[in-house]
Amino acid sequence: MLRKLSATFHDSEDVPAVNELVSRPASCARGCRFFHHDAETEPVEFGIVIRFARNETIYVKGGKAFYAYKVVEGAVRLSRVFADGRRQIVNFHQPGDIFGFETAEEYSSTAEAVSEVAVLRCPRICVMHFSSADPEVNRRRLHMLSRSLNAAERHVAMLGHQSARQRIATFFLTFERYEVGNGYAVDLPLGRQDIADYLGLTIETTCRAMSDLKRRQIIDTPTRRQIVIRDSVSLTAISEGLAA
Amino acid sequence: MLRKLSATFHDSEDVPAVNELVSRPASCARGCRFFHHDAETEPVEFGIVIRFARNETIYVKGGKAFYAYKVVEGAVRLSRVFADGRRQIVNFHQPGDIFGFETAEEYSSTAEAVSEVAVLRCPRICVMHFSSADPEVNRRRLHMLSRSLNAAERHVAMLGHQSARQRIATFFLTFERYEVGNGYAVDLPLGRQDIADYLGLTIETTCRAMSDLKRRQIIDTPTRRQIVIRDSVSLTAISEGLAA
DNA sequence: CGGCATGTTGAAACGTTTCAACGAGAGTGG
DNA sequence: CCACTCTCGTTGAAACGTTTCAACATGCCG
Repeated sequence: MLRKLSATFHDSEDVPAVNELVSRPASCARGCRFFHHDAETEPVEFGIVIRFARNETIYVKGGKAFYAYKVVEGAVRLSRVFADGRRQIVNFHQPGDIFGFETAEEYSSTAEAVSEVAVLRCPRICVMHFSSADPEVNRRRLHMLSRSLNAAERHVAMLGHQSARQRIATFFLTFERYEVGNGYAVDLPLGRQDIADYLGLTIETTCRAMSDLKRRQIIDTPTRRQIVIRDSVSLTAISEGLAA
Repeated sequence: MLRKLSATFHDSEDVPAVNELVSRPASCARGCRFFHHDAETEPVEFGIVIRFARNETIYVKGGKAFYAYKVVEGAVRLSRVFADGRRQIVNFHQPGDIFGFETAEEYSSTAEAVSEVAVLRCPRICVMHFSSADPEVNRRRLHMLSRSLNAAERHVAMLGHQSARQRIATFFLTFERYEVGNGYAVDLPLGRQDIADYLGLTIETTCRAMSDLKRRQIIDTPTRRQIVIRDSVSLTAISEGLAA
């Protein structure tokens, strides 16, 4: 079915001389134009902020992993594309999340901007430097990896045994939700195709499952990118397989 | 369908006083009865060897993660069980692999012995101690986590978009194989149900896919736990979706 | 207002699951 | 050594859910 996939490579000219960074790791803090810190923050705290347009590529699978990133604004998807053009999204990242740091030498997935995105970018070698200097940073780094692994295992569990409706329900329940008049609203940072690729379904099945939940008044879809959970009890029951 | 699942908890009485270890982390090397080391080894190198019988539980999901383990002999499965009794195996571990170390505080999955198993067990706090003392151990620890994450992402990709036959082909190709007269033999450390639970399929579908490959002379199944790859070109093509 | 990407729905084809029955192999005791 | 039993693996046929292909609707941006 060979869907068209955006493959715009972000050719940012503000990439610093990497060789220089490699040879002089301690100097990496010099060029800092941004400092980001919060209580439960992760090891990427220094770096420069870069913006990506919707569907722009941040890095590609297999590329040398020079940088680690932290989402400042917007959402990022990590995916793998197959020979037949189909795509599996392995993870999403939202503000505060670190990515590009999971692997050793090369990026294990491709990272793309789901929407307009701002990321904090820091050379990995720089993070490593901080990490070995500060046990606390190192601890956070391990913690972050653990969380990613745990998320990946939950994803495996979902794809391995849940039906389309269950996946949709589970998916919606993982997002932050805020109270509105008639339930809890969720702002989806992504479109149907991305949801489908994350859940291992086709876009049509995804739509149908959503329409079905809507028909049964469990959810509402006021706009394309927003859903309202009207009956979170039912939604949870469906998610856990306790109801159809 | 509520399958019967072994839930024998291994009540080993040789568990040392954990509190003691927690309060005196440096002392953990004292009781060493075993030392295991090889060139590409991972951080778990000290500890005692414990044996588990087939289907015995090594630890349960949600339990306090006191120990890290290294497989010495046999195979270990990491799984999550759902409300409906179905099970998703998230990972297998074979000799040399480390497990029980992925998570922060609690075990994220249940670990069970697939066959007769010998593991090297080391208190995590002890590994942490080595890890913070020796940057090289720390590096290996991070490397190991990365590998697990990468494996989990490949697993996600498989469950997300591969057909039953593709999954079986992919699965067989991940094992070590050795040359035999009519192809390459693979010793499966696990039974059909375990394979099915790993691939997110039913045992029947797993069987049928195997029978199909056998009928087409791509593989052979001389015994239940052994398969012979006769046509690895076709098997690879099937795995990658380039052939049905 | 067009034009294009994105989302939705329908009907048939397809693959996997389910339920049921049967076969094969390993271990035990006569 | 055979018969027995129990687990594990295999096969068949119908039911089920997802995908496919096609058409159409909606929203967005120039």
